[in-house]
Formats: sequence, structure tokens, C-alpha cells
Amino acid sequence: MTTNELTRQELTRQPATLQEVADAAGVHRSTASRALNPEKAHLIGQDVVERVQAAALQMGYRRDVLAAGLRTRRSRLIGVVVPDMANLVFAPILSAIETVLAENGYSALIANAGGGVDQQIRIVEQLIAHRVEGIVLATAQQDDPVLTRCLEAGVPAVLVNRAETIARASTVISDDIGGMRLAVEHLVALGHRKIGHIAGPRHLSTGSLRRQGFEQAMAEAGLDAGAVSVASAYTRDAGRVAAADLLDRHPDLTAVATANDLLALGLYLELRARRLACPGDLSVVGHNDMPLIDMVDPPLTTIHIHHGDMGRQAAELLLKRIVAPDAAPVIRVMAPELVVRGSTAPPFRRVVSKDEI
Amino acid sequence: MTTNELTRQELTRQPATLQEVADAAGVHRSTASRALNPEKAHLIGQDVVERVQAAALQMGYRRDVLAAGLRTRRSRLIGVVVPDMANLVFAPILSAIETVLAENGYSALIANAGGGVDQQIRIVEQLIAHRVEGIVLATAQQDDPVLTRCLEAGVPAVLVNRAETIARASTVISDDIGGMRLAVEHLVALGHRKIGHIAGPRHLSTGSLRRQGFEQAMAEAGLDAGAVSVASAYTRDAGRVAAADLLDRHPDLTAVATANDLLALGLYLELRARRLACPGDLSVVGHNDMPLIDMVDPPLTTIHIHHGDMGRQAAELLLKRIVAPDAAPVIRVMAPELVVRGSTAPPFRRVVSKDEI
DNA sequence: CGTTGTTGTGCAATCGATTGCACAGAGTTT
DNA sequence: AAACTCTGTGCAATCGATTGCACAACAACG
Repeated sequence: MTTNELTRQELTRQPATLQEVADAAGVHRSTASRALNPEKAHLIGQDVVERVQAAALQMGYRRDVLAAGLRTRRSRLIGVVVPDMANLVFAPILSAIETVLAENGYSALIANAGGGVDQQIRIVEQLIAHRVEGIVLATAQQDDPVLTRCLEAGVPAVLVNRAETIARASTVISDDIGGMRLAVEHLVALGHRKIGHIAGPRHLSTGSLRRQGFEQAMAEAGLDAGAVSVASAYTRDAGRVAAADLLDRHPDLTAVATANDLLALGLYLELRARRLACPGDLSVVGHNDMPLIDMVDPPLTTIHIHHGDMGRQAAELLLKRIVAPDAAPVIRVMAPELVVRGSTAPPFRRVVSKDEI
Repeated sequence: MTTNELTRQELTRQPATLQEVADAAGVHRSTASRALNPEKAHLIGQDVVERVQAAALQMGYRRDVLAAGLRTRRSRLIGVVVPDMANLVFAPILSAIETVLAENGYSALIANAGGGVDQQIRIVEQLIAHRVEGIVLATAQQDDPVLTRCLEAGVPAVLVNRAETIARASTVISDDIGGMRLAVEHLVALGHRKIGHIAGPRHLSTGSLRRQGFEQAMAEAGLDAGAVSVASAYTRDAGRVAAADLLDRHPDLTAVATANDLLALGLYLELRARRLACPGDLSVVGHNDMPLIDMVDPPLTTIHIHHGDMGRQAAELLLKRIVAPDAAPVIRVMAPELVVRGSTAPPFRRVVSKDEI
């Protein structure tokens, strides 16, 4: 015993174990376990509960989540997979998810999945190996193999920001079609008729849905939706490339609605290079309203998405799913909002406007 | 046995256990364990190793990190505590940390610690309960109680971005004094003499060090460093408040060096409200070079910090510390760089310049 | 041929907590 | 007084993998 005392003394670091607390309180460790668990404390005599709690407090006891998890099969861990943490759009989503999880006693295991599907699968396997109780995927593609893997493994999963066409899991997304409609309607109301679109990658729901939204809204306005250029990724550079292509092919455009703020910034770059003014020569609408985008020059008119809310809802849906794994998938569509800033204005009537009928 | 088979059949989801793999390969589970561990596979006959690996592969076996960790006391988890994940400065740091950890077989348990010290302590306790093998703190204050707690608990910790005056743990920071010197020297070179400073909170190392840097550089240039206003937090709003105060008290300033890009943006707001032009009436230098800051109007001249590198180094230091816990703390100071954009210019000689000698 | 080494496997304890079941003792009913 | 409930605790198995130690088989040696 003395030896034991000494050892514990030496390694002050080692946290007290349940057994030790139980010994200190003079009860069996099972009793201590129950006394320390609010859900089961009623099974134990009031005085004993207090004695155990006092001992635990005094010894600085902390339940070992690992050990407990082994037995209960509850790790209190949630995996979160994002394509790129450095992408500002995900910052508020992640932040909100983490907050909700923490409020519910969970911790977030966050992983970057910049690489391809194989890397994503590896990451998910890692998460599963850590026995996460659920996974939030912000990386979903059409027929996502990663989601398939989660489903196979029986790990509850929810999708956020990007969706699949067929809902195999609960999902929280923005109304991408509606958002694009807001953008187009705004431009049409300003008097634009020649409106182009810089679309996101086809395999991402945001890319294809927003493009659909563009085409629908244009059709409803009786306008031609032919001026579309597809960016290869949601980056400034890809946006610039797509913008150059679009402007080359359709020099008569007076406005462009883009699928993403970064693409809009790429367009800004290209405009600057061509010495075209925004909104003087071309009006631009972005999508997402990412942080700081209100400070660019000119301040970008864009579609605001409540990313924080999306993250929060995704986390809540996941937690619900964990307690009721067999409920039907829920699709939550968040309404976006148009935020008018300085990048849109009525079209400038060019001198060479005789070619307009 | 058949019952067991059936159960497993029903719940397809349950991953195979080591025991089952061992049974399938016709060996003891300890043998299977060794065969599956590259470090110990040499102890086992070549043919057996192959048989076990084949069985494992075929049954989709994944080592249960929780169970293994219980025995080995290695959770393969690293805690990361940031003040605010939504703050763009931390995005690249987090991203880099996660990448390095993943490369080394670790996962990142990331937690937001927006609240006060008590919340931070709670979070650290949570992390410890999850038996993290190390912690990265991006929240350090002077005499940080959180760090104290980590040290007590014997959990290796490293500080990133913010430091303590006395180095109790390895730290990776930017050369805050040097960075500020770059800013001041740049302004002086442009011809500015009346230079102000918007400082960050005093209890953060970045706040006090950058202020020191400002004062030193001004002294070296033989200028008066009296025009300083302290912001209550690193936010745009706090920056604007401090800016208003500074401009009120020192209407003759021709340039301001701020301790942070967001503070600079706050200053932009205040300038706009006062109908003052930047850089026409006032030159502004930021600090950090956060994402997108090059797109604001005017593009902000700022001090670039290699946040990704900082994150990477912090993660590497932590991993080293885990294998050699008793090595002396290392302080890694990263060199920042001046990035000249559009917010700085030579001072405008005002008409009322007769009061200059 | 007996002894000593090597090599490859199996056995069983262990990590720390949870939980179904057994059981002792007090209180209630017939 | 026997039979029966409750209540509060203890016992021991369990979660899944790791590892020190024992031991068998076989080779090499004197």
C-alpha cells in the first residue's frame, strides 16, 4: 500500500482511477460508478453518493472516456469531414457544429479531406476506428462513396452545405435554386437582359443546383440562359479562367451571376485586367456572403447564406439521429437572402448600342 | 456458435473484432495482434502473418483505437484549442496542424474556447478525459491557467501564435516586434513622421509585443510614439472604436500602424465615416495578412505571417515532445514579411502645413 | 545423447469503467 | 412466523486489444 502511495505521489500526473475513489470512499467500484452517474445515482443511498462524490472531487477524479466508451460503445466523439478547413466558408459552419456538440457533451474530430475520394475514405475509416458516434460530411458529391461507407458501417451521418440528389441521409443545405433566382431577379429588376453565369463544378450539388436556378430564373424572365462558363473549382483562379472564357465568348454581357464569392473575385481580377469597371461595365453578384466579402472593392452584392445556422442544424440533426437511428432522413433547406452592395447597378447604355433591337 | 454467426449476420454493421479475425485465421488473438502490427510482425512466421492479414482484409477488420488505447495509453488524439474557429487567422493554422497530425496517424480534437478562462479549463478537462496525448493552445495569455493545468496533468502542450513571457512550453510565434518594426520603417521611408498605433489587448502577447515593437521602432527613428490607442479585442468593431479615439486625440496623424488586419478594417470604417481618404489622408498598415485582405478597398499594406508554417511547426514540435517529454521548451520565432499594397503612400502635404517646422 | 539456444505461439493478466445478476437485510403482508 | 417486497451493494463478466511470460518444437553444439 505504502509503495502504491509513493508511486502515486511520484507520478502526480496520473489521474485518479475509479477504483481508487471507491477505495477512498470505502465502497465497491461498481457502487462508485453508479454514484458518479447522475442517471443511476438514485439506486444508491444518499449518504454513500455524497461520500463518493466528495472523494472523487477531493482526488480530482475524471471519468476516463476511453475506458467508459469501450464498455458502453459510446465514444462521445463526432467526426467532421470538410474539403478544406482553410476555406473561409467552412469556418462558421465548423464553429457552429463544434459549439452544438460541446453543449451536448460531444467533442469534434475534425478532418481535412482536400484530396480525392480515396483519401476521404481513409479518413472515414480513421474516424470509424475511433468509434465516432456520427459523422458530418461537408464534402458530399453525387453518389458519394464516402457516405456509402458510413451507411455500410452503420455510422449515422448528415450532409451539410452539399447534398446528394437522392437523400440517403439527413441534409442541411441552402436553397441553391432559390438563391440563384434572387440573384437573377435582382439583376433583371435593375434592367439587365444579357446576363451570364459562372457555374461551380458539376459534381457538386451547389454547382449544378445553382446553375439550374440560373437557367430557371432566366427562362421565367424570358431571357436567354446560354452564357454559362463552368469553373473547375471554387477558387479565385478557377473563377478568373472561367470569367475570361465567358467574357471572350459573350462580350455583350452587362451582368454576371456567379455560383460562389470566390468565383466572383476571380471575375473581379479579370475585369481589372481588361480595364473594365464594376459595376460600370459589368454588374456582378456572388453567392455565400463569406466573411470580409463586404470589404472588397467594390463591395460584393451577393446571396447571404446562414452558415452558422446550417452548422447548428446539421449538428442537431445528427444528435437526434444518434438517439433514433432509424428515423427517416430529413432535408432541411435554408432560405438565403439577397444582400445588395456595390457591385450591381443598372446596365450602362453603351454608345455602340445600335445593335440592340 | 451458429447463434453468434446469426447475430453477426443481422447486425452487418458491427465491424469484425480481432478475436474473430484470429479465429478465421486459426490462430490465437495475441498472434493476430502481433501479425497485424508492423512493429511486431517479425516475431511471427511469415506464412501466419500473411494468413492473418488476408483474413483481416477479407473481414474488413479495423483495429479499435479505443480499445487499443486503453491498454497502450495512447489515444492517437491531439487536442487543439482556439479562441474562435470562425476567426480567419486560425483557419490556415488549424488546417496545417490537422494535416501534420494526420500524416503522423493522429487525429485532431478541435475545440472553440471563446468564453473565459473557466470555459477553457473545462475544455481542457474534456480533452484530458479523452486522454489526448498532447494539446496545442492558440489561446495563451500571460500566466495562462490553462497551460498550468496541462502541465499539472502532464499533458505535453505547445503554444502557437500567442506566447507567454516565461516559456513554460514550446512555442511558435511570429516575430511580433520585428513585424511592427517593418511596418514603422516602411511608413518612415515613405516620409511619415506623425505615426499612430492601434494596439491589441494588453493581456495577449501579440497585443503587447507589437506595441513594444512600435515604440522601439519609433524611438529608433527619433519619433514620438505617444499616439497609441488600445482596442479591447481583435475585431472590426473594437478597431473602429479605438480608431475614433485615436483620430480624435491625434488629428495630425498621417499614418497608423495597427496590430491586426481586423483593427485596420475598423479604422477603414471610421475613415469612411469621417470622409477621409486612405491612403490620401492617412496611410494604414495592418498585421497578419489574413485571407482576402488583399481584396479590400484599398488593398491593405500589411505584415504577412506564415500561419500555415506556424501551424505545421507547432504540430511537429508537439509530436516531438510526445516522444521526448522532458526536452527543454523550444521557442520558434517566425520571420514576418512586409507586403506593400495600396493603403500606404507618402504623406499628403496639407495646406495647413505651416505648423510643421 | 543431453544441453543450450532460437523461434514461433499461446495463455492470461491488464487497461478503467459499466452493468446484469445475486444477495443481504429491513419492512410489509397474510 | 413464514413468505414476500423492496433497497442498496457487491461480484464478476465484459468491452477489444496489447504484452510479459511460459512453453513447445526444432536446430546446433559439445
